[in-house]
Amino acid sequence: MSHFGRSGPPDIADTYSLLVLNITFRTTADDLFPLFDKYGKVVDIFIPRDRRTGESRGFAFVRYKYADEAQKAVDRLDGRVVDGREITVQFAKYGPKAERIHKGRIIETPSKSRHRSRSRSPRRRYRDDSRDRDSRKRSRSRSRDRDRSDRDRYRAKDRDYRRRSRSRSASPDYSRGRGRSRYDDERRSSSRSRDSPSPRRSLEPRRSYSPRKNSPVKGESPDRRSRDGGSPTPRSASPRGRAAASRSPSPRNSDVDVSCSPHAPIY
DNA sequence: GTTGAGCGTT
Repeated sequence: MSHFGRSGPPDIADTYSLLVLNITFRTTADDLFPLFDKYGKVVDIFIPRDRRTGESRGFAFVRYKYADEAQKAVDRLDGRVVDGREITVQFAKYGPKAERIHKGRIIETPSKSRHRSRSRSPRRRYRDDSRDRDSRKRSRSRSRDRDRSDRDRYRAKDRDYRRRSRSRSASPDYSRGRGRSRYDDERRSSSRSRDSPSPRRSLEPRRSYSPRKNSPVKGESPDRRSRDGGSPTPRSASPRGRAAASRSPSPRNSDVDVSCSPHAPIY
């Protein structure tokens, strides 16, 4: 039962691949087999997983022997809740049997079938610094587009989640089942004092900042040598405090001043 | 132990 994907594709002479999305990261082929096998003859099930971690990517390929059965499985299993997650079953678009499926049903063109325009692959597949850098340098317009898409994606995702929740009474009770108190962290931090005696903490227990000392200094970079050699502990609060201090007490800005300047009319 | 929006292996 676990031979799926072990010896590669057994016989894809007349098989139809179905793409199963939205499956849990722990779902295995053995879990999907009984579900899909009920609707037809499943030839093979393959779940691509990451080479580095070996974890499933969240989707699986189920190969059926007959197209009609695959179609039925898509119709019946699509939207089904498996392992607490609503899976999405659809014909595989890409793959060795893409053309075959093309004649089966994909011919309907995914214009407005289900999910709206889906991006290529926002999720980083493999780490390729050289190629990534090259691509970014080659076309900067693409980089800008990607940036925008990234932000848009976040909003779209949020909206999608809400919509999905209403569509099908999702089961958010899963979180409730495992009541975990986050206050444990606080408690643990209390006992942490014993773990790290922090000898240099005596220098400055991060009580308060000293604005009168480095405030008047301007143009120099005291956070470079002074911090490193002096007190490395308050380094964490350095950027924040410095930014706030620098931003707050500087009401005289060139840009804003021009607007309010009395000797700067609309001329 | 974690996330998530996606197209494949010996």
